[in-house]
Amino acid sequence: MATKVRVRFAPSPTGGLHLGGVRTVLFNYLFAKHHNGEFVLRIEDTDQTRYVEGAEEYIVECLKWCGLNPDEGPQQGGPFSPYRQSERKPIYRQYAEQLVNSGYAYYAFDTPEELTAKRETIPNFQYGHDYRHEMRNSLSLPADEVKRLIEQGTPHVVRIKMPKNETVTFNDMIRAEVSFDTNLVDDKVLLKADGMPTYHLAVVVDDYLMKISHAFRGEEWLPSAPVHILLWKYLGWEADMPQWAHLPLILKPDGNGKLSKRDGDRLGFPVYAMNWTDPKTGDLTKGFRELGFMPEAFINLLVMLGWNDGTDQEVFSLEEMIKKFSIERVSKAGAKFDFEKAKWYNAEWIKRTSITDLRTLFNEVLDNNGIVISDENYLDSVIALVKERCVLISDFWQQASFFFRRPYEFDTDAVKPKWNQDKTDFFKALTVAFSQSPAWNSTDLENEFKALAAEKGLKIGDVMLPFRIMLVGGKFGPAVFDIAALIGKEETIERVNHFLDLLAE
RNA sequence: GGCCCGUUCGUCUAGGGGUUAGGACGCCAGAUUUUCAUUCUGGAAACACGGGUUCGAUUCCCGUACGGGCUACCA
Repeated sequence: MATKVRVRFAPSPTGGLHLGGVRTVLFNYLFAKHHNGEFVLRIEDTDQTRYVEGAEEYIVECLKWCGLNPDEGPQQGGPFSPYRQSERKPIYRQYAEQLVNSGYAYYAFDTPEELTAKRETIPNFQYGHDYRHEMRNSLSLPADEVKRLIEQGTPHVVRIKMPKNETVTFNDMIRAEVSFDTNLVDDKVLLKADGMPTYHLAVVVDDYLMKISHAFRGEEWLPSAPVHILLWKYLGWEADMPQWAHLPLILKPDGNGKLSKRDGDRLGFPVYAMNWTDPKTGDLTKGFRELGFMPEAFINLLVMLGWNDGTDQEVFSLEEMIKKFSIERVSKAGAKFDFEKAKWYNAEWIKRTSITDLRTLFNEVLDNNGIVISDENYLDSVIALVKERCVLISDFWQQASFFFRRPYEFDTDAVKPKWNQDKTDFFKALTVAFSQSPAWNSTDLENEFKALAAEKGLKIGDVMLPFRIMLVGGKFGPAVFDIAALIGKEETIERVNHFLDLLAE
């Protein structure tokens, strides 16, 4: 391919970033990087009524977290600035007028009320050849009347004039050939009464001006593809039209349909990449990041929703994805989102990530729980012991809190029924033995413990669990002697005594 | 309703005219771990249906069914 690969992600800043949006970014990004191309972020804020404060910054932050930073965009600028469509407003009108002048579009003066009324009286009303001559527009009205209306500043829009009896065919990179009958497509609004373009005009103009070579977007855009393709043609840019790829949708896990934020709330999993607080209502929607997902796992689980490399490999780093990604291997059918599998990816990533790289992440969890780490080596040892037991980063607290402070609660029910004086004696003797213990390591501790149990005529199994409960608080966690070795002599003895006191009460 | 897109285990998917239809998640059983998790081994589990084409279709074609998307001066 002679032309440089340039792709774009073009979100509208209306709220949190949906995981489907992130996957669209990912596929764009992977394709671009695979071909040594550029990835552009363009903010499609042409609908001023839907603009939400902070949404753009949020999107940028999400991309940053995922490691999918754009090469050009509103934050860093670039040769095709500005990258916010609201700031490009003056650009669009001339193209709309060019289309009117060449007969491919027309002015329409119908008010929203008139349109609603029309839709109510005529079932399946479409603003197209069947009805456009009954409406108030530059096709139905005399030229001088049109001129007068415009000069008077009458609110009007520009609509595309869909041709009659034509078939628009294009080759989608994922779906192969797709065709549409122009008789069935309506005269979409191109320029709104407020002077802003609609998505249809803006996407074509900006993709052209920004030299976009490949346009990837969700399948929900497929029905409007004929409008865009005709626009490329009518504007005289057909030779520069990007190649299209309509990505399969991400579906809700139960039933069918596009996955929405509500499904997450209902089923108890995040849908947004990061926490999002609606500035108007103050409502917080949970995100994958704050729940405890690693960005590597997040993009990994997303890429597998609709793509595979043809082998059995399922865990990919971003670098590997870039190397192996190809749009031909993206499937056509929508994929149901499975939160269980999503968690599996995260657990896999935690297991595969080095202690050093996990340190910051886990330290943050401790920080959130009011623990300040002074000894980094100690933290590292704990991480080594529990990382395989964490599915989410946030699980670290549940799995490791007892390494940093004495347990608040003890599962005494697990030991009480079988408790007896022999055991009390054993543990009292154990504290004495431990206090005199010259070495303090897992193996020696285990040997001492076992020797003492044998001496007292107790089965090891009968005292192991109580010992664990004393140190941990419950029936979980890594090997007991590893824990004792790590928390130290003093702390171990204190915990044993504390528990004995508790039982005595 | 109309238009467009889709359909392999419950889920994500591999495969592709002749295969014991492969893998992963989840589930079940066993082993290991004197806890739990990890790990390991094994198991149940799928080509939507009907017609073609063909010596042979899960694979190609056409229908049907089902599912989804779109149908705004929203993207």
